[in-house]
Amino acid sequence: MAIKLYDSLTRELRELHPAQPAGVFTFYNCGPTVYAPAHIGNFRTFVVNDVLRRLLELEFGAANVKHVRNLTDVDDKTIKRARDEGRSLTEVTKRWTDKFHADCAALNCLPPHEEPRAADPKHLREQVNMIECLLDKGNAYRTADGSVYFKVSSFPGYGRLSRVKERELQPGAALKTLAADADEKEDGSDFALWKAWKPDDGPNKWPGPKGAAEGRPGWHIECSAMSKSILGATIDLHSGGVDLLFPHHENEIAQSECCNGTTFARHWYHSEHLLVDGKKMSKSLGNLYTLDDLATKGFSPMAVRYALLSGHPRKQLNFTLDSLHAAESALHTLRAYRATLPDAGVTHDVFAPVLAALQEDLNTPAALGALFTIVNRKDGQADTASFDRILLALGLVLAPNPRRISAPAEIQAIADRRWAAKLAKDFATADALRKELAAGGWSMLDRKDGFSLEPAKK
RNA sequence: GGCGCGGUAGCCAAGUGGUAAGGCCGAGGUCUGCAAAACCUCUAUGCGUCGGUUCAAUUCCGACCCGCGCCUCCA
Repeated sequence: MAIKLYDSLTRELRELHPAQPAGVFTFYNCGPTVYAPAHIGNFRTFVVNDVLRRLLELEFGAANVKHVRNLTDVDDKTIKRARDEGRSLTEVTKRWTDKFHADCAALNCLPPHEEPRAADPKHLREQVNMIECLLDKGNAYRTADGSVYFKVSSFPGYGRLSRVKERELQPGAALKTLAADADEKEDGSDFALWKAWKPDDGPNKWPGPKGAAEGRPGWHIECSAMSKSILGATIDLHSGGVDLLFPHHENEIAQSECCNGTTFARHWYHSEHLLVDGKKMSKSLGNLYTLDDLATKGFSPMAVRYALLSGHPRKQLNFTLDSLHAAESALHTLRAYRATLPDAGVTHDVFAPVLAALQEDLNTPAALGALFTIVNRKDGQADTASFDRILLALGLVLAPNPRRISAPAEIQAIADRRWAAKLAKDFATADALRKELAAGGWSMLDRKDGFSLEPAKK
């Protein structure tokens, strides 16, 4: 069964296939800028793309999917961060790259097959080459300060993805743009391919394209150059968050297609934003969460993953702390269900409807709904092997008991005394000690042969 | 102002031209000395508002109201 996925360019559901029948399916996903910890909105995109990656591997075979996700490690924000902290650019980007990798691992996102960095010397050369290609073909021009801009009017296809020609700039936005760039650009919609060095950039500069000054690449060129280098001039699928649709992806198309003379991406996919308490996350609203923020509140990364999958990827998803509680409970239900399953023996796959929901435009909430429908049926048709297969497709890991932590000695002592009282059938004492434990923030779970302690639920 | 998305039970959230998946929470029950867990049952005559098309609309069309996002370097 084929995967159907919405294509942002044609605005319809289209089946995913590699360009060459039985060839490798090439998948490029725009990655993070590594200057700070990624927030859960960023991770919504990466988790959604991770499910897509897993689905592609099921469809075409793991060996026939090549997944690339870049790291933006040179831009205004990374350079500013390095300057503010008095560190080198690589120190800063290395630190946040490591953090990003740790967070991805916690969320059980598969690492991409390649993860190119914009500031990698090899890739910097490729970016410079592409800029020179665009200069040669007349799609770009140099300015007096040694920067290079893409000439939007030279590419008739510009705006096809975002339909930008139908847009009208808001007066305020237009004025702001003019103030910032009027001195250099020929046209307000032209964008930077190469930015000449400025004192604020500190030591961060590289040899530019011919005829241009030392400096650094513009943001968009990295994806065009690196995807070409690793995946070829035409890629099968390109994805990212909706906010990248314009101008980032529009600009990538312009650069790549003008230089390469061929289709850049055969299929475009954009996941919608995560909202927190009904609003876009922002520092000023105080609703921006990182994985660590949520861990501090006692939520597991797997609950975050589940919550991020609980809404359709192409719809804004309202993320709340309540939705995380719901996710923890849902995962617990799945964990308990798994314990009831036989190890193997079932030949047909009862969980096929879950996969079918994913194949129909990556409908993760419908998939989770289908999963629970089957779980609730308890018809004896499932086994752990089939259940684990579907969990693997969703990337869900049911940790044995993620919340259990060992109790302090004094709590243990009280618990021991209560257990003894219970065995002696001194229930008055036992109940009093249970209250004492509760007052200390712990609850005691009795079993036939002993007990365990858990932090009391809030 | 332009472009786009959405408004479904207390919360989150699928979905369909023929009468509403699922999760969470909540309620009742079984079982446990109690508690927890587990299991069972229940929880929208209704899908923003008003019109229209239709035998039939939450689902199609129109208008309106409300919310959200983007509009040059934010996933």
